[in-house]
Amino acid sequence: MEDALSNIVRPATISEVAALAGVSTGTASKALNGRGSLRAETRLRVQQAAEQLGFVANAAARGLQAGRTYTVGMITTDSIGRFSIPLMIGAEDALGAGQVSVLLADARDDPIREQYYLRTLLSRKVDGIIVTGRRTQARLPIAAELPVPVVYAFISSSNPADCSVVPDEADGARRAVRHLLAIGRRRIAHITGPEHHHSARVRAVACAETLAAEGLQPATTLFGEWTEAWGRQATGILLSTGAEVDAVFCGSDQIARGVAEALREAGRAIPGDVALVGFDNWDVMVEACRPQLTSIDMDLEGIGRTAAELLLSAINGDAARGLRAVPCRLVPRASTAV
Amino acid sequence: MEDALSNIVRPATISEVAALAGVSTGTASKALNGRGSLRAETRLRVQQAAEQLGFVANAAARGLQAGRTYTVGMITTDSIGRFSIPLMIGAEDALGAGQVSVLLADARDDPIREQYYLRTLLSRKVDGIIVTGRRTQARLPIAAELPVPVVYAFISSSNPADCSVVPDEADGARRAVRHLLAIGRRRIAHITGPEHHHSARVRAVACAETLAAEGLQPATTLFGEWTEAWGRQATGILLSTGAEVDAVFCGSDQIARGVAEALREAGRAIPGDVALVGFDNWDVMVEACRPQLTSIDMDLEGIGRTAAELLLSAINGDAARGLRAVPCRLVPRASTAV
DNA sequence: GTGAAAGCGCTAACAG
DNA sequence: CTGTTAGCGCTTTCAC
Repeated sequence: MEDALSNIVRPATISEVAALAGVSTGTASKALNGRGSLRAETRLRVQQAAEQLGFVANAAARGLQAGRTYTVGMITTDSIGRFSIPLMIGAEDALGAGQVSVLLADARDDPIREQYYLRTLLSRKVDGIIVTGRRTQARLPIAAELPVPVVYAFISSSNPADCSVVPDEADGARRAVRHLLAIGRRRIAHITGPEHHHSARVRAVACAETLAAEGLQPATTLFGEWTEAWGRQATGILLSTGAEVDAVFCGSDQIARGVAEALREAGRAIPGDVALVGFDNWDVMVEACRPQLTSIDMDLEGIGRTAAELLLSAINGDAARGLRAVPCRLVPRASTAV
Repeated sequence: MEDALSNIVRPATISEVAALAGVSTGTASKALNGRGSLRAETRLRVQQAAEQLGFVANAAARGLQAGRTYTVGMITTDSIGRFSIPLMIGAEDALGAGQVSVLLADARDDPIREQYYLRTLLSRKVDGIIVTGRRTQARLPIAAELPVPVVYAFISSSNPADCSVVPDEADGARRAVRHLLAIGRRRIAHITGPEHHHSARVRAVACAETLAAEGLQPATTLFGEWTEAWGRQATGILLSTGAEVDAVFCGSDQIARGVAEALREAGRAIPGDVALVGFDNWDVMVEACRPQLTSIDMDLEGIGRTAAELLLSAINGDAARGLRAVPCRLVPRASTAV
């Protein structure tokens, strides 16, 4: 069969298969799809003819007739990037298993492009649409009403009735802080991204609340950028204030790595003097960090998979609504090893 | 129009549009596609009807009739990853401009899955296929003969007749070395990935040749892993041999970053004592490196774009064959600033 | 158990 | 200038 497939140049149609097998197209169709009741011998003959010709059914024709294309659109509102990849992989995983193909559309933060792609996906009669984005913050629905179900992944829709799957970032922050508390740290600083950034705010709030629940408060909270440079700079600030912190929870692995470097250069041992937790569990960062970095994993692949599964359910008539927050996972490494 | 689009629930067909406009479907089709000659008033009436109903032509029906789907398949042989993203963005860019959609298939290094996806793409009657992969090394053709054109991007096909677009890694290595020579360095070491890795070998050979052309030879060449840890370790080796190198050309930005750290910790100034060039121009790495890292950019987006353009040409009957090596670009930064 | 015929939505060819 | 017809490739009644 593989040989047959490898050598198709002009693809065969079902009527050619039927002709070769000496049956009608209707019969060939039944034989190939295991429908109706046929003599076993006939069925076999058709199958052999199909193989011989390297027959592959035309999905367009099939979809036209079935009113279903077994295709879903995946539209990334901002560019395809580091966060989209695991989401796509997860979604692709769940969909591929269901024989569904993915049409990719990269809207690049451009609303015009987004509408254009939406239209394209609709014209291609996708069975459903997954909307993803780089930020977890809620966004306006991609359209008011659509003929196909839509699931938002990572990003969420501002319409609470829409189906969205997001990471539970507050949960992630709580896990980070509890972990630090569990290893006996009490003076915990938080260094994170820009205050206007949704994720930074959510994580900072959850961090403070978790500490408050223990009668503590953050040693400091520093908002800045999602960069290593900011991590280094913030550490400088932290150390210069003389605040004797024994742990830092960072809003991202990049920040954490900057912090790790600055601490090391200042002669503070990690985790001996200061324990360190990052956020994202980005392999490149956590592994290169010295020592290797304990981090919070948002399970992006799981979010992608869940979104795809919800979409498949919706396509099958069982639509879920509302927001689903997927819990995070703490991945302990040397930076908090006691 | 946007409003209309946002409110489609049951998509309209062209015959409904025709009915509303009081014309036949044939006329409606012409009006909507700007074909044939119609009275301006009629054309307008049809267009208004289409807008009113939020009509979007069914691509499957159109494709069925046209024998062309305006869709191409993009199959990543290994998993979607850091290298695939820019490739995809570039390809998507060139294709999107040509109104062509991308069907995504992630074969994950699994030949079975690959054949399965190939079959899916074929059944969907894609107009062409782009094959990408994480390694530049040649791979066996995805199939012997196919009814649609195929272009390999980044990865190349072992069949020289196939159309492949790859980075000219030797060119990249030459640029790196020449740059170091240009700023007066003579004792240049090369630290890179595993010797069995195609890219590592090609770059190392080009590095040695470029030096040889100047009557020099590499101070040392160290093969290892594509990691920061290896960069640090290799630097240790380098320093312990007492070889007084004044520059290091690294096989990747990650390695370079490890080298940078180890040099700094050993008290060597960059670029004062040792100049440093990386490979990949991976933003996260080059920017976080201290000092910021001069690197070689393989122009992955350009490769994706070129591959897509070649594919479009091939689809239009003008098929290119053979290997195309896209030159690299040196991006100078502080690590080689004189 | 099998064949014939209709039709999915659209476009193209040909009449009128 | 506009309508009618046929047909893209497939599945699905419904006869036989």
